[in-house]
Amino acid sequence: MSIEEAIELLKQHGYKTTGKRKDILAFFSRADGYRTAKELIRHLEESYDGISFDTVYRNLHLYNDVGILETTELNGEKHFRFNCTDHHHHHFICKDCGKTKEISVCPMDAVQSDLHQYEIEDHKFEIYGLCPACKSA
Amino acid sequence: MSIEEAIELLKQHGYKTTGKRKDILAFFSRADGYRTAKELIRHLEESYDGISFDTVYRNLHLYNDVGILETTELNGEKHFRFNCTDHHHHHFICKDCGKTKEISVCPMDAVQSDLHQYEIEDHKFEIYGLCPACKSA
DNA sequence: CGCACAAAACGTAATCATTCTTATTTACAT
DNA sequence: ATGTAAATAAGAATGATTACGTTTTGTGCG
Repeated sequence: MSIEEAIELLKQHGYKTTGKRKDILAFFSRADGYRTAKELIRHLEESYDGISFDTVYRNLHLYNDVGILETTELNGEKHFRFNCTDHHHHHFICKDCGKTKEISVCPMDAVQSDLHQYEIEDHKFEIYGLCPACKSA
Repeated sequence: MSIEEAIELLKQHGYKTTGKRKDILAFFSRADGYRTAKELIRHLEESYDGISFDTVYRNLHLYNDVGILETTELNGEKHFRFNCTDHHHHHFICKDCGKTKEISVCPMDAVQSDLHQYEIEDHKFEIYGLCPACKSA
């Protein structure tokens, strides 16, 4: 997902393109991993004085809804990152820096037989730890 | 994990066995799935007038620390269930009733090769949806 | 049994992330 | 340029969780 694609997506859904929205996209574009609402707020405060929580959360949810961001929950806080739209996969997530690494295997194929009468809506497979950079630091 | 095993575990760690602690164990023994702190508080309020949040959360964390309970995060709320100590496995979790079904496959075996230099600390594999009972209801 | 002491529980306030509300401002199609 | 729906501000409200000073209660030991 690139910034241009994201803006295009917003337009397609009839949403406006504001400076703050572009800045939020730029933030996640640079981020390369999961970030919290708080981190985003801190970043936006540098450029915008008196940025409101509401603006941040509203746009995070909007971006999640239209598929620009994906989200996960960690330590009671929601974390967001640019959506990997291309194909289904999972992530290793660094506990220190939030950066992610793509994991190719998805266990769902092997699972179906266990859950005959069950209605599967969603699944989560994440690996947590330290990335090479944070490990050696 | 049985109530007796749990009490034994507490004693081994030098923790006292109080009426409330036994009631909490009984609650999870009967629960058969993930429950929230709120649900537990509601249950305890029936027997104990003026039960304190502190008591509930302190004991939930204690139980988690000594391995009586395991925990997962769902919709911004922590959920707890009796720990399945016997062997490593994962769960299907019903979004309606919180009941779980054991999933035999663990994807970690197939993953190691992707993460050479990474330090793996933990992982999570959960499937969400509706159990047969809630599906037909 | 009863005492002493540490652990547990109380009651409540504080905190943290997130959501809601109302009024005002802004982007963008016409 | 203007009207209008969307976006934002500012801060209060909410919901889950944690923290704190005080009081109560298990439990080991004489």
